[in-house]
Amino acid sequence: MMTDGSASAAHTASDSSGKRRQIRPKAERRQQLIDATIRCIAQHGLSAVTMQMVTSDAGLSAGIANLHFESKDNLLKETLRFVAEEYHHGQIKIMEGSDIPDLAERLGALLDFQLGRGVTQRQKMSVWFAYYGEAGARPVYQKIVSTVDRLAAQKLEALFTAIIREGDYCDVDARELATGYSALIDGLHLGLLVTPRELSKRRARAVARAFLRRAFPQHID
Amino acid sequence: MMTDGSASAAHTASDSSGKRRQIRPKAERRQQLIDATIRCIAQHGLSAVTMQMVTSDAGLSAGIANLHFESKDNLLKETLRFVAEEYHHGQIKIMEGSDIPDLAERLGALLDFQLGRGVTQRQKMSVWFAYYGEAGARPVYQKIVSTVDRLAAQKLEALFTAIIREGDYCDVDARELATGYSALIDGLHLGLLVTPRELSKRRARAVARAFLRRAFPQHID
DNA sequence: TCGGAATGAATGGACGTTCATTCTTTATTG
DNA sequence: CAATAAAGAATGAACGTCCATTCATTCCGA
Repeated sequence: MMTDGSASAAHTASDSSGKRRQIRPKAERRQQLIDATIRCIAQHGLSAVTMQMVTSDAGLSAGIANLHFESKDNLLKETLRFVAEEYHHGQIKIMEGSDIPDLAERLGALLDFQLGRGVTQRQKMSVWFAYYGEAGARPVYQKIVSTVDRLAAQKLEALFTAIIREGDYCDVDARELATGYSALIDGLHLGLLVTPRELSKRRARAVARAFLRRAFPQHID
Repeated sequence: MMTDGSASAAHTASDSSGKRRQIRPKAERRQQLIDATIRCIAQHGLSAVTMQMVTSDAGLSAGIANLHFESKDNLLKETLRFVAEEYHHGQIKIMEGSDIPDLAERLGALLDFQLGRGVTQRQKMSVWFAYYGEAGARPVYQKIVSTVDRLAAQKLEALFTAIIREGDYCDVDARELATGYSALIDGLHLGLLVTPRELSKRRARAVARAFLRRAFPQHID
């Protein structure tokens, strides 16, 4: 599965070279179209995305999205699934983190993953919230998101539990704290997306760090 | 400005009585259409809303939305403005709160406002996040939201500053804490909307309360 | 009776989807 | 090894549907 990186050359391929038709594996085309969909949602908003927009951004012909995904609805659904899984797999990998033995460090790595990254991340955030907006009316979206969310919440709770034990913190409920931290991160993402002028990425990180410091003073800073 | 309450009888008016044409003041019709738009967004999602849907939900004829709002775009913009202003005015009124002198009580009232209310609130939340989803691609939406947001953020910071002084809390930055609290509330709203199974309103309140307790232990509980 | 609010059928344009056709790749054959 | 055939990936014009918008007409209230 193509991770991310420089992304497809697709949307820049239209200019370069002529128009020689290329045949590629099914999986690759699907990913190419999903990537294009992400870009289109970020740039134009979910409600303005058209099939033409997506296929031409991918540098392909009009009918191809219906060939690889049966319908527009399905393309959008699969795009959400991809973004949701990518984000949550990244989180979970860090939290299970056999590669980072120190708990405090692991917590820091999680925070950096959640609020770090370059411009790319902004595209993903747009997609993320575009779907959240529709989730109230679309059970399918709710299901996709809540499925991955639940697993991440469990892992986070486990991590917090371990930290609480290690630090002998009392009067702290891991479950309650995990819910709070997740909500805080979501809220910060929202702020970064909607009011980037008022909330810089640096400040968002500071706010999240302060939250953790208040809960686990020995582990942060 | 009609606050909320039982809302218009509009969407139930279609069945009751015949089809006698009614002439009403312009402001009333506008509000009636905005209310219908809110219901439609909550029920079908922003991207599925049509003019037909809105006008028939309002119990009116097809062309009327274009008569009172020049275009669909404008209707949606005005609907966002209404919801944003309603929410933020409610908050600000509490925070300025000459009617609640005790600071701790005022904080509690704010929390209850933000996470309280009945089913109605769910509709508003749907609308809220539907627009957030599009905000990344629509500067107009960003502007509307960030304008009201900024004022609320200032008032919250002022309230926190007063509490910090009253409680002699040190090592606490009012600005940082206000950003965190706002983000937390947004994140909890999101959780209530997308994963209502995992996050009850009661638990959301407990999480927010715990956040405040960690910051202002003398003032909460 | 008059102003203008409300109506709803008509219009034009945009969009998702289809499918006959074109082209590339792979397998087969002489 | 070259020529050819079969398979199916990709194309893009065409089709039908749906939707925002318009405006001639109707009807209410003063």
